[in-house]
Amino acid sequence: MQKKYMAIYYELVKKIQTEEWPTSTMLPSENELTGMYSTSRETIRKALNLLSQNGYIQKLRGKGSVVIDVNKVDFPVSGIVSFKELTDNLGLDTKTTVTELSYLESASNVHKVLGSEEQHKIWKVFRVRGISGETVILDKDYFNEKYVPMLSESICENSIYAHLENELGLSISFAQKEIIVEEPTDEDRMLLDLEGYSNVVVIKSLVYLEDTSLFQYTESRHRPDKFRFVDFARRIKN
Amino acid sequence: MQKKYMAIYYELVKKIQTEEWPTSTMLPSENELTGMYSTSRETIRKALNLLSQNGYIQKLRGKGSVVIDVNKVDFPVSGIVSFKELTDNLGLDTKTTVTELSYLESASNVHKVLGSEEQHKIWKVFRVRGISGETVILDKDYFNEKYVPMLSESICENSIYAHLENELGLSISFAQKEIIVEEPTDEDRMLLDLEGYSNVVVIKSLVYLEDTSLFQYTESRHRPDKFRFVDFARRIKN
DNA sequence: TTGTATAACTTGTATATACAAGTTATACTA
DNA sequence: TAGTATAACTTGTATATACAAGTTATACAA
Repeated sequence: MQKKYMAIYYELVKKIQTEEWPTSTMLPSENELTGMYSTSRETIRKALNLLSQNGYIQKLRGKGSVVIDVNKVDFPVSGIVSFKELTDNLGLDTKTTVTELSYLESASNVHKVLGSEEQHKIWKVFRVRGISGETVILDKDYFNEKYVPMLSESICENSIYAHLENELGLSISFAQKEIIVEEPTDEDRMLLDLEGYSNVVVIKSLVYLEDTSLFQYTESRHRPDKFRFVDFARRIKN
Repeated sequence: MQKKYMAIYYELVKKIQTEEWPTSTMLPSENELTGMYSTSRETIRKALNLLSQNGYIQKLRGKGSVVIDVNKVDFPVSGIVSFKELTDNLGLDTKTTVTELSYLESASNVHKVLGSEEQHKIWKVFRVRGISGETVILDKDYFNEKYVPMLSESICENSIYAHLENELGLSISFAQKEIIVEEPTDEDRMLLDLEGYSNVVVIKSLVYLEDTSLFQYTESRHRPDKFRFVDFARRIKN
């Protein structure tokens, strides 16, 4: 961790999470923190702004920073996190099964979305996710072969993102997501334990690399009773 | 608008939205922008970081900033925006009807959540929202009387937030949100045109003021086919 | 006692400087 | 010609300074 403000941010997060600084207590002032971490005030302010953006503290002009209570122990706080990263953190008893790993037949909508009219094929990876015995999530991932030349079943059973970032050196940067509710398809009914539910929650994502190239399209289809999305939002002030 | 970096941010947003700077073009470099707006580089960087956070640009070290394509013409990009602010921007044909405006009977769960064991009553405001003739959203708002002493039907039919911020001078600051899918209650069936749908999407929000006091709890209940949530997310780098 | 000014804090904004680190085109060398 | 060094750009991080603006406790005055 070479970036000072990032290191300080994570240290402060830890102090809040371990309740060394519990909810409603004031943080040390920016001046005190510059002393504690022997750095400049601007560096401290970068760290504090990250805490504020992520819902750990509220800054009060003239007063200081208060720790606020976020149930951070929860499901997807808006961000790009893979299923494995998520469940590892939560210590859930989950099982991933690859049900399909192939190239996409041509002339589909996904080809158009991923902008691959040319020679590049599209990887098609279907995975079902089980939590405590029930199969409740179907992930349909599509990758442009231009950026992901090789995939294997063992990679897909673990973390594709870990493979892309660590082995292939890809730099995943941002995503546009859409959450909607749809009627289950035959495919959903076949692969999921729907238990009579007549809807699925669908999260569609377009994922981009650092150079802004689009490399992945994903549909994550959830049984509605097992879906939960948690968000922290700040009101924009002019 | 006294804050320079905010003014610059909004000017740059406008240039992107009007496609004076279309998708994939490079922004002027930070040095050029300091010249154009006769300010310092740090001020420009604050504006650019806002653009990056909100999905307008991608910054590339050593190269510059590229405009990326966000369908910003869309539904709730993660934030605190009132229904009126939202639909005004989109120019939708909507109708709001207040179906209930009263004090909440005591000893409810909402009392506990809003932490008002004491003397303070809780406002209970139910509103149904119609879009092109169909009633598809039920908003159940609860306000602590401590912060919102008075409400009227006309206030509720327009924007409660406008009233709170402009008339009462309250400073709405942040919210914790949860999106889940539930079975419709009898109340939902009574007040909404459910058309046989057997689920509703529920957005539960806890809304806080600047001094971190909790003043509002809201349940926004949507017919699933009319629900859509759009988000922009960045992957966190260490 | 009550109210008011003030001083000493807090965070917010704006500016300047220095250097690190990544990119790219140019010019030069083998 | 092909390859390589370099120079001139870009953004990222860290530091310092100055002042504005909001909060709070203290001291003072009526």
